[in-house]
Amino acid sequence: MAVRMSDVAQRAGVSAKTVSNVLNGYPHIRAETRTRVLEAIDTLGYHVNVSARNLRAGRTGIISLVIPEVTEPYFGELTESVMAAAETRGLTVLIELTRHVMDREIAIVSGNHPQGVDGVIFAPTMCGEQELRSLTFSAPTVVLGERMFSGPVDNVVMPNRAGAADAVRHLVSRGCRRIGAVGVHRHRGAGAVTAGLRLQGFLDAHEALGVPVHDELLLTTHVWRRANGSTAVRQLLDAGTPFDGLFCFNDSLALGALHELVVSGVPVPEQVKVVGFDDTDEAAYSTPALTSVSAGREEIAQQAVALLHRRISGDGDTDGVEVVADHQVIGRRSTEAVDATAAGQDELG
Amino acid sequence: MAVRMSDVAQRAGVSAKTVSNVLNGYPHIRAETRTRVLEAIDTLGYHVNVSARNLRAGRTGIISLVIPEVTEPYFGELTESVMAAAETRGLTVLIELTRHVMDREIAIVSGNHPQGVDGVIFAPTMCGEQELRSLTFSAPTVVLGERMFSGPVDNVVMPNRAGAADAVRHLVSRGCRRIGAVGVHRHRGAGAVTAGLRLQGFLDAHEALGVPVHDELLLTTHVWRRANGSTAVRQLLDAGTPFDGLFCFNDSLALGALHELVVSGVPVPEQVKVVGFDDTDEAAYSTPALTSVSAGREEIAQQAVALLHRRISGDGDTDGVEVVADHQVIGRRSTEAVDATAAGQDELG
DNA sequence: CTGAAAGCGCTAACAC
DNA sequence: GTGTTAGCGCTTTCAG
Repeated sequence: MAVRMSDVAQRAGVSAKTVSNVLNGYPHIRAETRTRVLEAIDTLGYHVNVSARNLRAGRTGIISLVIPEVTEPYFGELTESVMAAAETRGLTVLIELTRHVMDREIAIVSGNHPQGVDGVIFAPTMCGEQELRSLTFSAPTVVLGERMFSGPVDNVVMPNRAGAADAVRHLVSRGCRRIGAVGVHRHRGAGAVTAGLRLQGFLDAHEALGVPVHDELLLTTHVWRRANGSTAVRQLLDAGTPFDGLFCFNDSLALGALHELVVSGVPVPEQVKVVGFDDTDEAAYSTPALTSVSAGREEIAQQAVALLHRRISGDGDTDGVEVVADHQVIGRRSTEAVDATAAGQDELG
Repeated sequence: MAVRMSDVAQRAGVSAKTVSNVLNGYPHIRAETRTRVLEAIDTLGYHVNVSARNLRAGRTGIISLVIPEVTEPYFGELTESVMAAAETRGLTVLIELTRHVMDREIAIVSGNHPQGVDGVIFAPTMCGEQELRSLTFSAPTVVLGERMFSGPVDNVVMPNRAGAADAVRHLVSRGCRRIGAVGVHRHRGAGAVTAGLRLQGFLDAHEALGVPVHDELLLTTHVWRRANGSTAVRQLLDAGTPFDGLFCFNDSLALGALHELVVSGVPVPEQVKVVGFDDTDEAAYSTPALTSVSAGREEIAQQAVALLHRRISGDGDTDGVEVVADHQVIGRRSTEAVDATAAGQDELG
């Protein structure tokens, strides 16, 4: 730690600036000089002091990824995609967890970072449209979610509403008429966040198809983990509420629901069909495999990093840019009619 | 960004040092002065320049968590535990992903960080004992894993070997005699890493109990995700190799294995019993629920951060400290004999 | 209780 | 091709 650039310079018989030039790939350096410098760096075990470099440069090269948690598979996969995209651009990703606490979301995007950050990718789960509008963003920011505002903030729009509607269409086209929605939020401002948008899509499709919505099938669950999907189904079964399909607002909820159905002896997909959202890795490996709405996570990550990078570099448009990701329902066993394979499975003990 | 501490000072009618004192909680400041300073900070929208502070302080407050991936549930849960522990000590966690590439592991712990870090928590998956011994650690480091060396590096020891042995004892005591090991590595140096240690424990218990080990039941799988557990079982079944128990080297492998067994019509736990490792959240919600070895993840995270913090603060012992975590087999349906609940489940379609 | 000066390590601008 | 100078914004002396 005590070895400075000037130490390297002295040992190599050059000035500090030359060492700096070598480190930063400045082209016009004699090969022999470069070699001597690199040797000196190696023998002394020198590492640049990034704080000094950052101070001088006025940038840190750090972008903050503000997400609620990392154990939720969707956010884990998003994190890895964002990190990969950032790495190719020489950016470092700092994960900041909100743990689904609105005050943390607000504090962080308002500038309360533990380190200096050049930009922020923000996946809100608590802040609604109202809160977002009244926020003061302390750095270039890309918000992930449905469109919320124009202005100096870029937006990568997730097809929450359209995806949810397609999930319902998928279920209805396979005969479902009493479809449960698992993951509804009843928070203030929740209409603006993911849960609200997915519920909207759910209602949209019902309306468009002329299928009635049953209030007792709108299952409130603020946290979207397996346990909550499981509990929701348990409550439906205990109450004796009839249902023949479930649209779960993410895959974790859906897998929890699937588990509870199987344990309770409800055949899936024969009696109840289940669709999730996000198309995470685990959807393909559940039993039965889970039909899920793919919302273009990889594309979202790349677009978000690209937009942020552009804005950090000063090339961003003055007004916010809006990018919309594709979506698609990936059909699997949890919604497919029984066939030969299914029959085989039914014979299990 | 253009607003500096001196701007705040000017507006508040004090010197920069006083502003600094207010920000750093220096106690002897007149209340009225503090208020004026805080007001000025607020109206100007001032944020400290962390690069400058870090440069001056000679520390960054960043600790690096070096892990292979974050989507693997064990590492996701570890990440959240480490972040929580770091936050209480005012440390920022920088996640650095190795993606299971040895060169990346080596480069990172040798000092190739994108930002200055005060210390490193390193969970190796590729580096064996040999590589670790020959590494030059560029910062205070805590290695997570079985004991590997003494010296200026602290060690949080995971009960890999003992935990694996207990898993096998659990299976044998329930009647298993042909137990498969899923997740074996055949890498150079692999004997020193997690896979090798869990295999050792597997062999230990067989030897201690006088149960023969069958080579064809040692299933090589370098990546420990569901798909690989699934594939391993598929291969066993296709080859017609008889087996009545599986010890999977982590929960993801076990859940993949479970999936493949169920899909293939092999009753669990009646015909084959399955044990995983790590006791992640998802183990409790699989169908059937998964028996797993709990290796004290939360405790490991807290100890690792505490050790690192102590060493960063200069209070560390000269020699490496070694902490051993507890372990325990958490019994669930995947290894329990059929009872009323199980019978009910068997009646499913 | 507050202020003045010096310097952390690096690099942009310019001189040679 | 390489060296000199100056300053990024903060905080640690040490006065006052």
